[in-house]
Amino acid sequence: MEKSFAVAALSALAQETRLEVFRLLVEQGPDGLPAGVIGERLKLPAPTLSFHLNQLRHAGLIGSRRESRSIIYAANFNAMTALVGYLTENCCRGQPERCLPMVNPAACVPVKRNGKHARA
Amino acid sequence: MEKSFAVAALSALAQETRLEVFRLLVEQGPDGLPAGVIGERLKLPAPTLSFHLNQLRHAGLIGSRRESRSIIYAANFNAMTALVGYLTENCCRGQPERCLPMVNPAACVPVKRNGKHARA
DNA sequence: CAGATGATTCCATCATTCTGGAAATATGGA
DNA sequence: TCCATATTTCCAGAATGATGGAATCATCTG
Repeated sequence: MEKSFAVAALSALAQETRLEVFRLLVEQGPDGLPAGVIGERLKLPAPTLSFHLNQLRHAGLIGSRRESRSIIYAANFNAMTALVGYLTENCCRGQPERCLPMVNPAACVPVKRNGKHARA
Repeated sequence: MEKSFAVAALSALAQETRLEVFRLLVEQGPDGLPAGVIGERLKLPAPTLSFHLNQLRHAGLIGSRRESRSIIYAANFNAMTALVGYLTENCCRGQPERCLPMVNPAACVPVKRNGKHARA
C-alpha cells in the first residue's frame, strides 16, 4: 500500500460523520445501502452526505453502484484490510513478541497477502 | 472505544508527517526513540516535529517519558489495537464469512478483548 | 412528455489545521 | 553560575476542509 493512499484513507475516516457512514457500511457487508437510507439513518442533509460519500469513495474505502434510481454504497473490505496492515506493518522490527504482551497477535501481523508479512 | 477517541486517533494519523512518525515508532517497538532522533531521521524542523508529536500524544497513540535531556516517544500498542478493532467492529453483522472471501479473518475479527468481539 | 423521486454539483461561508522562526523552558556538565 | 543541548511554546500567515440551500441531473412511472 502506498503512503499517499493510506493518508487519503485515514483522512477520509478522520471525520465523525464519515466514520459513522463507514462503520455503518462495514456492518452492512458487501450488499451495502442506498444513499437515501444512509442519510435517513444518520440524519444527514443530502448534500452533506453526498460530499462525505464522495470523500470515502475517492479514498477507495467504499464503492458504489447504481440500482435503478438509487445509488448503493458498500464498504471496500480489501481497502480496509490493507489500511490496517499498513498501520501495523513491521511492528517491533519483526519481533511481534515484543508488543504481544500488549496486543493481539492478529493485530500485529494481520495481513496475510501473498505471504509478505505472514508470521503466524 | 469511544467514537471521539477514534476520530482523534484517525485525525492524528491522517497526516503524512505524523503517519511517518507513528510508523517509525511502531517499528521501533516499546523502547521508542528520542524526539531528536525522530526529527533527524525524518528531516523535520524541531517545532514542526514537536507539534506533530503533541497531536499523536493527545490522541493517545504515543506516549512519552523523559530520560535525562531527551524525551523518548513510543507507540501505544493498545491504542493501535483498539483503533483497528473499532474500524472493523461488527463487520458484516457478525457474519464475517460474508467478507472473508475478501479479507483475512484476523482483520475482520481482530480484537480479542474480554471476549467481546471474539468469534474465532 | 410531465411529474415524482433519488442523488449530485455549485458555491459562499465558516472553521480548522499546518508550518517554522524566534523565544522560552528543562536538564546536565564544567 | 554559565554554557551547551534537547525540546517545547508562541504566533501569524497560508492552506485545507466542512456545511447546507438552491439548482441540476438521472431514472422511473403513467
